[in-house]
Amino acid sequence: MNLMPELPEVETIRRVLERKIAGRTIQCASLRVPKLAASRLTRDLRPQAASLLRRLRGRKILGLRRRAKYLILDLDAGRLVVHLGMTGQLFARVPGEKPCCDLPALPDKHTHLILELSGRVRVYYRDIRKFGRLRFLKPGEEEAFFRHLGLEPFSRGFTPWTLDAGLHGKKASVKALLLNQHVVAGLGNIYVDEVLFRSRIAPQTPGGRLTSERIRRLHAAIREVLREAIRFRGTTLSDYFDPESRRGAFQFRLKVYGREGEPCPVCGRPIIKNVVAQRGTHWCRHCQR
DNA sequence: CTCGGCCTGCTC
DNA sequence: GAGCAGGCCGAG
Repeated sequence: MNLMPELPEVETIRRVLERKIAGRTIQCASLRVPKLAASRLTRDLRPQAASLLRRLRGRKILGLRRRAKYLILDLDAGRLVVHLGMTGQLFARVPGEKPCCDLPALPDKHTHLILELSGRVRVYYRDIRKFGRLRFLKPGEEEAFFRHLGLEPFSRGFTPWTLDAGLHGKKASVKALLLNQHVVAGLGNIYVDEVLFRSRIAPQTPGGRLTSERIRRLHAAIREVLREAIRFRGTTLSDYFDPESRRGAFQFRLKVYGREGEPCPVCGRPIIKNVVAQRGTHWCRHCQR
């Protein structure tokens, strides 16, 4: 189990999937778990699911974008927003293209949404824990939907100064502030630990107390870690796969995450793990202050 | 802001 | 059988 859809994985999925589905028409859509389409929890979720499917059928897919950890399928009318939650996966099957490995055979009992596209292409949404979300947005609804999200790490607006402004006056730990998506959007538990190691900042440091020098390091580390993770097609700890069933390779480049007790790659002292912001946190007590 | 809840499966 | 896991949301 255990996937890791943070920004690099979602971006990898976007790149792979877009090639296979852009320009195709959704001929058929079926959803087995209505909860995934719920905008809010009501007693009977089926109407929300039915409405989502009605709006997908017959639509042409124009392209695929990413905002933070969300995937956005742009349609000729409206758009489908997909959040993979903790264990969501998207697979595309194109006739004549062999998947790198076919685990699991699709669709299986965890496959909750199936899109049949023109050209006999099929898209499967699979999600063991069902924390993911599917949401149809009408034109004009997108801005409000993403209003709560902070800066995109690779946008021009994300600078040491805007990062500083976002952290200014905050008492919460820098780890908590990077995990909640309000300041900068797209980091999750793995990449926050890696970013803090690279910028040599202890995770429990209050965000509002960082000097401008450390903010600069933090800003650079966020971009560097994410860029390298995208280059390696994300992190596969156990069985994260992209839509072609390929694994990522960034797990071999993780410096602290999942390496409790192993020597710090810089100073050789053991990496420690404790709880910060209610999350398992891996760091080097000597290098990070 | 912090916490519990949402789910399933794996490890101890 | 308990505890833990990479996400987010809503309640307090």
